[in-house]
Amino acid sequence: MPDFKILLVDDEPDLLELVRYNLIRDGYTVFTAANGEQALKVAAEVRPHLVVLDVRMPVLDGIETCKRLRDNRDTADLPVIMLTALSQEIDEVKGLGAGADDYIAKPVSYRKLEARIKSLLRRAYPEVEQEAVLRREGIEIDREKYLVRRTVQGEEQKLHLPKKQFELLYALASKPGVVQSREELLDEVWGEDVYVTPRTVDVHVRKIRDTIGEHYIETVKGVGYRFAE
Amino acid sequence: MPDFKILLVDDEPDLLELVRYNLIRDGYTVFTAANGEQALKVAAEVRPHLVVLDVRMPVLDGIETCKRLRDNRDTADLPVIMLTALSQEIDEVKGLGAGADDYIAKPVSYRKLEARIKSLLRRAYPEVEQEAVLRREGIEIDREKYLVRRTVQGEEQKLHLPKKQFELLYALASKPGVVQSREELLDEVWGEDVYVTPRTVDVHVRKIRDTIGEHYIETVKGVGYRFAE
DNA sequence: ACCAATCGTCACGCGCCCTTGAAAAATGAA
DNA sequence: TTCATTTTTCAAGGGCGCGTGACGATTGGT
Repeated sequence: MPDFKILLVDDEPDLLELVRYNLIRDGYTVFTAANGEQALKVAAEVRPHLVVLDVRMPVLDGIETCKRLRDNRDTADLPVIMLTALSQEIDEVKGLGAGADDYIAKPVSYRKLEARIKSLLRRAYPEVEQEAVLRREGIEIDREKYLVRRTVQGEEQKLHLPKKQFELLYALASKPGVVQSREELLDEVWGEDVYVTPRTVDVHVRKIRDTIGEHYIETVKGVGYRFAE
Repeated sequence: MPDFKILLVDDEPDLLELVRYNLIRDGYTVFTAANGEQALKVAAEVRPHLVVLDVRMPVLDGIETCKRLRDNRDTADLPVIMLTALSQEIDEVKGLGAGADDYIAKPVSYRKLEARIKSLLRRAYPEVEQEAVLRREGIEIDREKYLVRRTVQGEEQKLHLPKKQFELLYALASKPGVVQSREELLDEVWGEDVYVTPRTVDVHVRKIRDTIGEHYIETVKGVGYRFAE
């Protein structure tokens, strides 16, 4: 993960600090601002790779801030995640033409926010390879070639997976041992507005297991899936 | 749990002081008000994370106070627990559209109130996550991996527990040495509106003991269970 | 246009937990 | 010791979550 700079903008200090702490722990460089005006200033200065923007703020609200970011040539393509207080507010905000790349309703768990951030970063900076090859017990997952190398009885096999299956496997293998819920996986692999049944994940997991074998992905009933350690 | 601010509103000074004392002991920051008018003032000032509101109060009753909190943009999403004098009063109050998040009939034990407060805080602020790994004497409980690591004779064992058992163990281990009643554990692990006999907890405790050993969970007759210190 | 590959959905069936009730055991008080 | 109360144990049932195969929609290639 090559040192992405993230700008957090929210007027609630508690929330800001909490998310900041977690993002730093996960290897991001974090900048913060308490309102839209500050945000524009910081954005121009540090040139972040992504902005998380609260809709409700004093001085300059999220919608207006997002528009101004878009108007400025330097920040026009900056990926923006908009946080709204109510889920129904999302449609209103979209209607006002803020033009954010993703919308999330508060309250949101950190895990969900991080999944969306990862997903958006991957979409926005495809040329920046976050760890091209994951090496795990008896298996290698090569993101550049969408290829899985597996050694079976001293013989190397190359397996090709379709895009969704590959990305799902990659998401699981990037956190070995950690159980991820279907919703988290949808957020991370499918990205923004997903109108997809969580059960879809099951089907993809099954197909992955069909090709690479049963024992890499473990089911945790009632919780989700995990990559075996 | 990082320093939540709670606003208590009740016109009985004795009760107020009792709850205040306990909440402070449990690590919360507490503000108090004796009537609705004061409550609104304090709420606007200190921005608490949660409000406990008595229905019957002079000057401005709980229902009206709650409505006004909802009308104000800054406090519209504030989690509110309403206390009523009689359990049958709950439906009346709900009917009046106060819009509280939870209702409890007085008299209420502090333990029950605290359990509800915790539960509501968890729902309202999911970005504040529970500790991922609980490290205790000779045992580690990893919520991210849904895994129990136990060291037996210098050898590390990894144990997988089913969901309910794992969460029950986690709930117990999160308060080592503290006895929790079956009802509290049901509230915390199963959720609030659940029609499950308290005996069910016993069975799960047995199964947990079967897999991780007898001496981690202690029985306190007539009270409940506790995780050994 | 046709075909192949991929993706999302649904419904059926199976199996694992969960729940429960009742009986046995343990505990504590008198 | 005796009795009442609480906990433990066990096995049966049933619910719920998951695996699975089939089908339709979509996409991309030829």
